[in-house]
Amino acid sequence: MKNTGERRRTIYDVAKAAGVSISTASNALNGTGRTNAETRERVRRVAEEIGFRPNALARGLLSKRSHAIGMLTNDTYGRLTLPMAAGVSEVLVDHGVSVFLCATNNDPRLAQLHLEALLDRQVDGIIFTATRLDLEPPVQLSRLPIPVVYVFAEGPADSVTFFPDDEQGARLAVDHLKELGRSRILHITGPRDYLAARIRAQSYLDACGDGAEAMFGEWSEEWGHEAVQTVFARPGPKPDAIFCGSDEIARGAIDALRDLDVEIPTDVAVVGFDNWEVVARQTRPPLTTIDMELKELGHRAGLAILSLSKGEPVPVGITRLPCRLVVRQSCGSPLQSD
Amino acid sequence: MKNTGERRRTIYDVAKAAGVSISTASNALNGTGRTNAETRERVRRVAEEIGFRPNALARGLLSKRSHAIGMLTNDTYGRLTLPMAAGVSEVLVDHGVSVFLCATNNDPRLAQLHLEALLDRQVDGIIFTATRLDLEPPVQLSRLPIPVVYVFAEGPADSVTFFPDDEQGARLAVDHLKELGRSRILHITGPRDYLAARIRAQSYLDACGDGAEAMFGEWSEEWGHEAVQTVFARPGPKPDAIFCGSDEIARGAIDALRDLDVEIPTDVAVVGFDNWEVVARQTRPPLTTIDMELKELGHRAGLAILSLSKGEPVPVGITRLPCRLVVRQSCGSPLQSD
DNA sequence: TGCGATTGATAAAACCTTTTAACAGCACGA
DNA sequence: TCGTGCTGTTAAAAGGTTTTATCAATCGCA
Repeated sequence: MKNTGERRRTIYDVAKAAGVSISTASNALNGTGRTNAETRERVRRVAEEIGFRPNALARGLLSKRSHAIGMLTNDTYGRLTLPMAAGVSEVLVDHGVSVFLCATNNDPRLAQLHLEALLDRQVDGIIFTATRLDLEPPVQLSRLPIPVVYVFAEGPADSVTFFPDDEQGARLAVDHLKELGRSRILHITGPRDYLAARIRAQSYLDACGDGAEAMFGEWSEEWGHEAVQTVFARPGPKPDAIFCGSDEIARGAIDALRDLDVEIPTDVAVVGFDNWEVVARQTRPPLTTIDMELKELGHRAGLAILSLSKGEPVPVGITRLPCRLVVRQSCGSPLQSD
Repeated sequence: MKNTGERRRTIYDVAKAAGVSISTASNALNGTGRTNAETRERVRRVAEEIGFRPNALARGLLSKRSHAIGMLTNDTYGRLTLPMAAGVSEVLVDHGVSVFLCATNNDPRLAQLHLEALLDRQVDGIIFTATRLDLEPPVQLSRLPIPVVYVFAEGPADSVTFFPDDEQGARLAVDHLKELGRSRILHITGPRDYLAARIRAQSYLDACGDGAEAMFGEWSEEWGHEAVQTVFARPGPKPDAIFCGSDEIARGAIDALRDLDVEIPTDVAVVGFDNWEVVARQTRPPLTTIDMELKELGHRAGLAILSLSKGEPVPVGITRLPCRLVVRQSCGSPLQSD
């Protein structure tokens, strides 16, 4: 019923319209082989006129490079994945590479299905991204005929992996607080079985030394709230700053502090982690926090898979990308601005 | 350096190993043409053994159906898009269809670039999804040789479009409040130039009639907070329930009510909209709200584009999918549970 | 035995592009 | 005049699959 007769233009149409052979047309369009400048111009003009666009399937079939990659993610909610995927897509579209998005929902069957579909489509590479869980990939990725890049997830020892630099990010937070004269800094963070939580906590402990305390719990507001209540209920000196492992935790902590009539930032300064704008901008006062530069992470992962797919060498192992301090008002430093 | 010799198996390998021609192999595998049952079995067994998987590029080139679709979105943050995309992908993977994700960032140049890439890849269809903005698509989609399905965005008059049923969703919220005996219901929602906000507000006004008041503002916590302060500062009777246009607004409203020492849900019941779990679960008390069934929306859009790409008829015009009431504790009805 | 019908298999074309090898034409030097 | 080298163009092959048309063999039946 639809497109009857409105067939897509092929290079054959170009050749005929320009009065040359298809090989000449191809050479002229791609600048390959030997072509007379005048012929080349004519072919290109004709191609433009009739709106010729090469069929990516045919091209990929021949060149064995589909100029497409797959992105396998187990993040249903998308708060980490989508900004990253946008970064990947953004950097690759300029190189003519498109991105298949495959959400696995942590279901190994689904992951396997997606993986096979990607391989059938001859993708040039795969980016595997998990949420911050220390999870094994839901599917065997190690002996694939195409390169794999891991983001937020650890691959085999010799794989190419990107993470945010949690250690540096945590130090950024602590240093900021110290520079503002805070000395009794508390750390409230997520579950101990998250690698990211452990790294951030260790970095914090290294920086604060004596009297430092890291409280592990959940990645939730509730936990932030509860932890603050606990600390302020017990006897002894109170912290003058709190470094939270996530913006949600920070939000819970801020709410609890307000309930306790503790002034922010006068009495206690608070720093979060994630720069999840919808949370960080809405706390009162707005939250100073650490941005993991998800888009940049996507850029780097995209470029890495691009290089790998061309056979170019890429530094192997874990690359940690620096985090960025975003100053808002929860630490009370109108001087220190970004 | 990599895959030297480990070439992918082709149907030619299958044919040779089974001692038949490639046409017979193809027929046997696909159940087309006439094939001896015994031969068919043998071919299939051999294909399985050597791990043959057909090259989707070659297949698509010939059949003119790539079994891939594109998803064009301008949602940077992903809170609407990713759950939907997961729904699309989930329903399509079982039909052997993969999804290209293209984030346009509302940049027309980028949108055009993505669109051309999709067409070059011979995608079977496109799903265009905007956030709830009443925006024109950033790119001309109307005279395409492939079908387009719109979600959260209005296409031309005769296009296939899916929306959540904002009118029914709002009625669900209001009815719930009324059933609980609330009579002075206030509505706080987003900007008036959002179609969704207008529809929900109208539905609310229709249901509440006399004395009903819809306050338009921003999609932010801050606005929810401010609106409540305004209402409770002015003289006259106070509402005993608030229906908010988003969970974020509801959260701001709840915070403001707490500051005013108004008991929730005893004095005022609150209903949100979105069921954005990370917000709705974290309010105190947890928020009763309206779920837009994003995943189901994705399912339906996926199935629609699938049918269209096969040339099957699909009801044209706007289809509105029912929303669902999610009861938590902000309305105080342990009896009424879902 | 001879003929038409049926079965099972195959060669070849098609999809669209890129690349390799070959070819024709021409200028040049010997 | 004859080879040599260069230029611009083209025919053909390749990539992996599906489909159409053809072919050989077998069978039933007169």
